[in-house]
Amino acid sequence: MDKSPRTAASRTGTKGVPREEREHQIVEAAMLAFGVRGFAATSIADVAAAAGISKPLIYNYFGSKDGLHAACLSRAAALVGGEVERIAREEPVGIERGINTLDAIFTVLEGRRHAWRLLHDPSIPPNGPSAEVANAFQDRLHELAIEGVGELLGLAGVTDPDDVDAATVTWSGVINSAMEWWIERPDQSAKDMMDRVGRVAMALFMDADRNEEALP
Amino acid sequence: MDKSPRTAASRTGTKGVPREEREHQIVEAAMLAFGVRGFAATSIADVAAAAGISKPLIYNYFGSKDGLHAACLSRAAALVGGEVERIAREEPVGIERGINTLDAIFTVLEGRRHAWRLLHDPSIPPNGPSAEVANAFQDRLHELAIEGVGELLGLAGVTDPDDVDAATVTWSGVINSAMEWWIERPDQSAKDMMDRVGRVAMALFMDADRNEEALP
DNA sequence: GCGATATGACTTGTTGGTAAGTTACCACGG
DNA sequence: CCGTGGTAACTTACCAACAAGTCATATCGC
Repeated sequence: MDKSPRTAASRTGTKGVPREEREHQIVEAAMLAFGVRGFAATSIADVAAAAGISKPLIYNYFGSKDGLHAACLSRAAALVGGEVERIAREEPVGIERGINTLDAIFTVLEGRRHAWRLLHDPSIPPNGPSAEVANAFQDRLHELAIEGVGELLGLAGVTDPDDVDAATVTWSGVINSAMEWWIERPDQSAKDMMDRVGRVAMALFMDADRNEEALP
Repeated sequence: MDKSPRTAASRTGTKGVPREEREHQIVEAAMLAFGVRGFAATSIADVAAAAGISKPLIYNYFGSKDGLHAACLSRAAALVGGEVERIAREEPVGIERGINTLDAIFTVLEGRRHAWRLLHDPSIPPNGPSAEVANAFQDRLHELAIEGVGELLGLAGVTDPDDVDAATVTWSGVINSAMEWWIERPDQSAKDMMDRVGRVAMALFMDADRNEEALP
């Protein structure tokens, strides 16, 4: 009688969704949840409900909360890291490298902006597996960023490693801010953002002389 | 015989520390804990242990975990907000306002850098009292920042509100990055940081012409 | 004594994690 | 074409640990 082979009363048993696909669904839901509220404030039950499945399935597939988080982190790191490395291999010069990197990040995260926040979550357990993934990713990105920023600052005669390092962290912060602003404005497309970045950067450089004088 | 009037066996009873002083100790310890690990990942027991007192005393004085967090937030907001408003009242022009603000923040947070992180914690409960304090503070600071950034961008002909808003968020991000870098480097003094900021900013403006050309 | 300062020992709720069972799919032998 | 047994997909119901919050009680300055 019933079209569906599934019994109405019982909800147990397989729904025929292959593991790979289900894992993908879970990771997507978890990236959103972890991204919005952070690791510590997100419960596995939340994720399970958001993904439309039950808690034990998550444990069956990912082993632990850390495991799930590490999977999310790996995915986010692969997306962002892959793009940043691709840009670096093209070896653009000076500020262009920064612009291209920003563009690539905007584009690849267009559909999952919140994923960015996974990479800067202070509430992940410092000794778990996700911490290792996070640190490895941070180091890798930082290395690449130092390349670009170092080159840029070198042109202006700044070579002190601490200066370069601080400037690099600041540059990461600029990307981060842009992402945060973008997350709050779902109406803005990646292209909108790049246009905006261009306008603001242009304005900043236009007034460079005046600003330079005002520095202590 | 015992110098201390306190019985060796029992640890209960007053230690003669007045409430105001004790509250201050607790808030300092809590600001550190919340700042390092975030709201959700920090337990009241942690804070109590760090402050050298017991859990119920915290509840006696602050009512709830949210209450304690709100108190920390208020304190941090008062420190930072007070300084930023003081600088704003002096009405410095252009980039100088930014420099002075940075300087003021570095100086006031010299002894408690981690307090900065309280103001950007994503894991605070979105409906609790601390969320209100946080939002009120963010709005107030953002208002002031928009003033400064808007004026700066206005000089270069950029007046679009979204552009100004995005640039303001980015500016906040620059401050944030500088603070994060500083938190990781306890050896650096506030003055060291300002010198560094000066060098890097100078380098950025020096190459303005070349950079301007490279923009899309 | 009395109020302020303090705590050990509890209750209660939430959450990470698990055990055991249920259903559907599928390859294989008859 | 039909069992039929193995396996992968899935859930309900539970446990143990821990953290928020409370209560009764103890000590000390006045």
